[in-house]
Amino acid sequence: MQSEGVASRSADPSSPRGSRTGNPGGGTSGNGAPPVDAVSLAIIEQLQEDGRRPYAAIGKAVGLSEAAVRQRVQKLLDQGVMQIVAVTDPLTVGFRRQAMVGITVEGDLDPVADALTAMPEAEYVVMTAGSYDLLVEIVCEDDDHLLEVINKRIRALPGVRSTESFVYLKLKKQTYMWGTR
Amino acid sequence: MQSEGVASRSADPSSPRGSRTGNPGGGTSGNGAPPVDAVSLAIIEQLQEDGRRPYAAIGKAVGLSEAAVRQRVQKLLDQGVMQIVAVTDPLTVGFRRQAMVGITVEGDLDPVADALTAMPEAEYVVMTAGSYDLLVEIVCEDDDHLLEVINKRIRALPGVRSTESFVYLKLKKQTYMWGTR
DNA sequence: TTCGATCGTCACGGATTCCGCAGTTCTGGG
DNA sequence: CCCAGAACTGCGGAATCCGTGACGATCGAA
Repeated sequence: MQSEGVASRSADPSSPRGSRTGNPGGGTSGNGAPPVDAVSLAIIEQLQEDGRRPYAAIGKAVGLSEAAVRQRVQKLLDQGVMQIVAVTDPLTVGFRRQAMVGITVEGDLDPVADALTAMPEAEYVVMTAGSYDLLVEIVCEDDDHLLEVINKRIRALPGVRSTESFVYLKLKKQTYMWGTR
Repeated sequence: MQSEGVASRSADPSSPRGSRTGNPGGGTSGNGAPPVDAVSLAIIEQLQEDGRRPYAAIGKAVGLSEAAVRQRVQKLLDQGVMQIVAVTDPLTVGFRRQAMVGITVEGDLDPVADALTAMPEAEYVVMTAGSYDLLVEIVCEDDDHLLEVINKRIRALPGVRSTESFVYLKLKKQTYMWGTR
């Protein structure tokens, strides 16, 4: 169903192996560049369709042996390039109200962002440049719950100057990238 | 193993770690629609930590046999309550600029929303009530790409009255629910 | 050029897991 | 009370997962 090239559009064939590996000194890490080539991208694509697909099936699809796929997947997971997780439909698990909240802050952003991150209702927290300092996605059971979170908890945080809310009417598209580092 | 095969069906206050998948209605409250009970919620929680965790291990954690877990997982997938997928870090796969764009529209929202949904750079499209009609999350390779998407493609859509952009400075939290229906 | 070292890949065997198939128990109606 | 449906358990057989060792290629340095 989903469009195919979710994460791989524009395969970026330019300089996969950057300038030089340059770690003969023995430093095990030395990892800064995206070490993900077209094959790994294809593996990721397979796992984006089905996170439990057997390695052998993936290998057949991308032209690799089972062991090779296994090691690549393990490395991708270890390096934090991808995660394999279950994602749920908020509605079917009982959450009926979602909203994006734009927040302007007075002073340091970090404490506010951390406090929001700690809230279980905050699904998404990001610092932005624009007329808001922070954007937070809130997932709640119902209107009362949503009101309580926004009005009593978010607006009560020290440093929060103002908030503006956008209640979700209909979610049209949602794909899965993640970038917390 | 299980001394008493009692499937903790109803009351089991020994909730795992309140946070992810917090049960809204306080367990099996007057929530008729969601066909997902506390045990399935616990299973989902296990799979949110590791989408490839073996059924037997999940069963041990939630107090169910391997076969029972397998059947429940299959049903949850069939019913569309959850998906098991790989999620990627945009940065490591070559996308270095993200932004949320608030859009106000003249006339019908649907055609604009559909056009946005069709864009591969649009990671997230939602209709909202508030000072924007639509919120769109854009994932791009660099600033030029982002500028092109916002200025040339989004603002060029018929019906788009205005846009306001929030470039991501730092993503602090990201969890995985999904709700496209 | 030649050597040395690292990385990726392939191959294989044992332990584990997945999967289908009854049989049993529990719940809710008629 | 009896029945029907759903859910859970247990059990093999097949498939998969996982560690280990060896081969070949690439890159840097002498």
